[in-house]
Amino acid sequence: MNIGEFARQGRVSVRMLRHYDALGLLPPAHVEPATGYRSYEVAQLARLNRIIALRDLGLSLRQISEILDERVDVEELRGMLRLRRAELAAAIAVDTSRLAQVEARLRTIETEGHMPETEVVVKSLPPMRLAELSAVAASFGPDDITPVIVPLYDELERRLAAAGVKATGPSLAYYEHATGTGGQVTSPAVGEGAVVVHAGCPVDLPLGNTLGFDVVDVPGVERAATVVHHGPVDTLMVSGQLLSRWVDANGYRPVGLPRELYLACPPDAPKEWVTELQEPITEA
Amino acid sequence: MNIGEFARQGRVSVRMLRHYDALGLLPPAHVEPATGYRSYEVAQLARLNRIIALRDLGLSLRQISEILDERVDVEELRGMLRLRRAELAAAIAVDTSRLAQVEARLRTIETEGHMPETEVVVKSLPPMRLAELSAVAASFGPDDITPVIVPLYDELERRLAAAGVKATGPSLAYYEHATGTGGQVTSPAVGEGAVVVHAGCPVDLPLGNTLGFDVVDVPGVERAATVVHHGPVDTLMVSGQLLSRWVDANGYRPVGLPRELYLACPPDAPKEWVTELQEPITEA
DNA sequence: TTGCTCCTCACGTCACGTGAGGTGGC
DNA sequence: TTGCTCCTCACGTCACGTGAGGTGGC
Repeated sequence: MNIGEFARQGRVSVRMLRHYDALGLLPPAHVEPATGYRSYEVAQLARLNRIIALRDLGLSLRQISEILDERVDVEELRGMLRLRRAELAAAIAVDTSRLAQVEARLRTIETEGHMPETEVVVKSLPPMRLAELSAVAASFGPDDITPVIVPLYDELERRLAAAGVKATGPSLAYYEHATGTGGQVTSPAVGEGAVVVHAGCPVDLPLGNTLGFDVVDVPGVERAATVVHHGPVDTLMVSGQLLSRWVDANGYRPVGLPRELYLACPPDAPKEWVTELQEPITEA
Repeated sequence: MNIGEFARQGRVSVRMLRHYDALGLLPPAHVEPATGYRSYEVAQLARLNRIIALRDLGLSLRQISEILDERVDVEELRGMLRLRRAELAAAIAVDTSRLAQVEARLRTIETEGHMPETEVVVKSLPPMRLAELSAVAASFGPDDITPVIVPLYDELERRLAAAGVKATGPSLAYYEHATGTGGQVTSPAVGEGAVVVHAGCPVDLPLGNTLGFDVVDVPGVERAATVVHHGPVDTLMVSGQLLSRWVDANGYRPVGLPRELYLACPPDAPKEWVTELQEPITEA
């Protein structure tokens, strides 16, 4: 059989047969030295079929040649298949989640006529060491937070300067519910709905409180939903709402402490502030 | 911000940012002419996040740059997302089926301690024009088939030779249940379980019966499970059983006429015959 | 002076598809 | 002579990872 016939019988392309020949995976039974013409025997269909069957499992040609040439023992073979099984399960999970996101986009387009210009992105957050001051605010509303957090940062800045310490990156604030799950009660005299506001700056100092502020470690987070907010801090709630709705709509659940990373905060241009809102999440 | 900081904030690699710059997808706000150093602005995080969000849907960078630079209108955007949705659904279906096959292999290894050396492969079968003779056999067992099919092929060969006709490829036999679904009753005097045996050779002739044999079209089949059998025809049943079990175990159902393609049949070496068994299938 | 960060090529990945340019047998 | 099949390069695909080899600022 010449290469064309063999390809037709095996329902593969001629190019594939040449490729398998080049890899040594399925060399032709005979090659005419004068012309280079390949010729195959019917019996080689069996090997071709094995190759195709294993390829259809999604194994690589390198793996297939190792299996067919018996360079792997049963135990290794089992390992390869288990790995493949895990890869497939992971790929299915990823694609299923992607499919849900694509469908959410399609729904957004139907109702709003365009794509959102602000994107929520899921990422991991690194652990950080912060110098911080904290205080209690009556609620999570901006009207209660702002009068608490602004003096905290002013004071922190003053104390850092006094101690001769420089921040190693953008400031990070985070919030704990003063009562309820997840947060420890810092002050006993706070009402329901109150939050502890932590105003922090990343520093390179030992843990403790020896310079007039706390030095603490904020743990890293495996998965957090984030949005970048542009504009003055009193409009942060808009992005906050967006973020909450997104978390809800995409089958996640908030877990842990919400954070704000102050990426850009020119003191004299509050409209040009850039803040990243970070909400640690887990599958609902 | 230099490229390193920007990459850290955006949780992406420096290489990716350079890549996006090279594609024109996210050029830095400023490039120092002397050194080539890139610098980014915080505001560019928004665009980076949009890129990441769209990439997480599985869109290509080319598509993303078309979307972000508004070179597609809403209708095209919807089309892209619908296409993506279809691709994802297809990918999930493929991977789900692969996963089932991998699990089947693992079970085989557990019980038999090795991989099967004969593979069942699913492929499409092309339509063929055959010159054929047919007759009824009492059952599908080899003891009933062989005494029917051998003289059929002998006779067919004689008549083809007499008509000066040459086969254009390997012979194909196919089988119909003489009674029951899917087959028309050819002879009224046959019992339950009888099969009509069609012995055919591919030819290049007009349809009809003018030369002492029927010229018919066997339709193509979209999906058939196939095995290549090596050895004498009286051992065909072994591979036949394997094929049936495979079809059953992999969530398929036989549909249409089973076939045998005689790939190699040296007349004086029955042990070296190579036959492909073909079973048209559909999802069960 | 020693790290650290930045830069530009440029190869490698994976399994082929798709020409380009040419040849042998009917 | 005209199709048909075969051959060997070799580029393109896709989104980067990973060196190699070198430079600027603290």
